[in-house]
Amino acid sequence: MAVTIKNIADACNVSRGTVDRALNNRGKINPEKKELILAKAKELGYKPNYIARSLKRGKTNTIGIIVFNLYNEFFSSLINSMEEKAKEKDYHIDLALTHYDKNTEKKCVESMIRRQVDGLILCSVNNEKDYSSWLQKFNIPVVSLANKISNKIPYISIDDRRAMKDAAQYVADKGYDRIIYISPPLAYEDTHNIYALKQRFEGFSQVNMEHESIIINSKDYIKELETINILEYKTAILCTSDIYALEVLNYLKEKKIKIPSQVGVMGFDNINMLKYIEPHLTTVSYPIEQIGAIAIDSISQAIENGNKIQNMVITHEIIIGESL
Amino acid sequence: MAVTIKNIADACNVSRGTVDRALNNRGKINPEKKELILAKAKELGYKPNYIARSLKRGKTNTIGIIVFNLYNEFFSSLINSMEEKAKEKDYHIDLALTHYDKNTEKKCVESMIRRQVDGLILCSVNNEKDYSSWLQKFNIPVVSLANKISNKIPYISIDDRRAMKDAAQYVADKGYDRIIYISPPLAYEDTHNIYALKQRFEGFSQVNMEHESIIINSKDYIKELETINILEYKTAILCTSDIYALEVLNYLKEKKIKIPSQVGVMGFDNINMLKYIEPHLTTVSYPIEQIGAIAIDSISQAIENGNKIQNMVITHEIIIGESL
DNA sequence: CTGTTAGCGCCTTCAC
DNA sequence: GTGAAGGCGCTAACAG
Repeated sequence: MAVTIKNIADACNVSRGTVDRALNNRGKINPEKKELILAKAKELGYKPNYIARSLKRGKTNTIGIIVFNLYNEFFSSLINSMEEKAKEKDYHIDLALTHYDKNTEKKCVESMIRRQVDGLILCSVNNEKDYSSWLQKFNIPVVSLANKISNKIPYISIDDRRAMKDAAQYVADKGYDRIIYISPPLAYEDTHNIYALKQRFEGFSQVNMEHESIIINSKDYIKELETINILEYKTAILCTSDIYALEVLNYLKEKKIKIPSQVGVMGFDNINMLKYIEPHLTTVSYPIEQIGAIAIDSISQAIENGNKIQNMVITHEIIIGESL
Repeated sequence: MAVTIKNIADACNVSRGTVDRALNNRGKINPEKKELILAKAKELGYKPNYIARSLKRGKTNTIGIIVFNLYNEFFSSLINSMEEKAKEKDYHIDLALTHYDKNTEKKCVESMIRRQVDGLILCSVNNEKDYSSWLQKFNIPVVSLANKISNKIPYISIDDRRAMKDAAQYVADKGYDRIIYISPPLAYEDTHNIYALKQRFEGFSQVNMEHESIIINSKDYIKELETINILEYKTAILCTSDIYALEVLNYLKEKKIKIPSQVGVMGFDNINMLKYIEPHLTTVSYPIEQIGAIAIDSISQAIENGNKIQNMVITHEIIIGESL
């Protein structure tokens, strides 16, 4: 059994209240007694029970974080930055992964609620109409990242529409006259919230190319690519995630198609591992670590001061590589 | 304020005990009442408060996981597999990152203890002599991964010594007659626990090469490489982590040194992103996801049945690429 | 300055 | 089959 305040109180022949005062510098206390108590606490290896403290205070100092998975470096970078910022603000993070499943996501939220997290940061795929009201019912601050839930839930992100428009325009300016646009999640509109990807698609659609674009929204996008004569026209393959672009690069290398002389490739996210990839991938930076830090900052303020969290748009940037 | 058992009891004109029986299928209860209570609970949106439950039960159903960071995909894969397994076993994971700092590590452990985690999974760098006794004092199951703490703390891993010996032997068998061995952490022996890397170094040392090996233990290993005539002899660069190998590949490409015809490169860990790297890196597989799942399995059994956790050695494998 | 006490929400006897 | 009550460990309000 762990050492409790009561154990210390008994050992020092004082009351639990006095021990509490000594340990937490509360109110007036006889300095000698205080020293004795602190010494005893150390001797016994006392560690306060935060579960009990949380129950009493109604605050766990924990922020629940729900993301898809950690296979995409995008999310591990996000968690990394949040953990660091949270530690700095004396918060703990509670992590759960949804693997893109909306029911898993709801279960994760409920689990967080039962564990009384003080706030929730969410990368959501849930597309249910009343999802944001469902979330608000729990009466804790919620922030969404990577995918907007609704106007009722604060959302911190880049301007996805503008970013993809910029990307497509960059492709056009480079002299390409056809784009193959790869965005598998677009096929999941009925079952998933794909807000950000729809935004990107809209942005992409605003740029006119000489030849009609080809949209690939299949999970087997490489298989789909095989059915297309890639070398027709001056073609660029524009991907909505670096991960897709990396798979595409692998495919093109296998087919001995030269990048960028025969076909251009562009990604999205600018994940760290790109520095090891050849040719250097042209992509769009998504400052996810910065966004993670901001999210923790905002939510901790919302928790502590009741501040309303504002939507925020962080600037993106075209990262020029050698794949286009 | 959240809905409690008492609220439901009042709303249904029954006692809290009865509500508890209804919600948790305990003991005998009038079926009609049970239905009424369940309906009311749903209507009010009751979510049990696990903080209170944990306090009462003395069990949080939470496993604390402490790793270095998530920048190396090795660790994000580990967390991914653990989260999945933990969820399956109805455990929650509590994540903290140490960034290779032993004081941060101790603080993380203490924080976990205060939060009453039921068990602790630890990738440790702490080299203090009494560290394992310090850990044992908390009286919860502890498992170490990636780095052994002492014989007192169960350790699940590959046989690092044997694995690196196999790697070096593979290099020798490939006809190389000199090895440049890159293992920056070896310089930190005084301040960090580097058990696994010492093991690897021992294994490496057991293989004789025709020409004397060069050991690089500097953080600036690329700078160090620049001072060496790499093209002398038939040289292979053997790295203790894929991450180092990727940096080395970048350096060699920049210097227009051909791999593997002019120099061979070998990594360690076999992280997933290697599939996007060219040339395919020859490396040693470290089945970290399997180890993560085993760790969760063992520790949950230790928590529930008091089983003692056994050390375990998982088999490694040479992964043959095109870089050697 | 210090001791007592009630209560956070849940669970578990014990009595009826 | 049901209600009452105590307690997990900590905190805060209230006496003294």
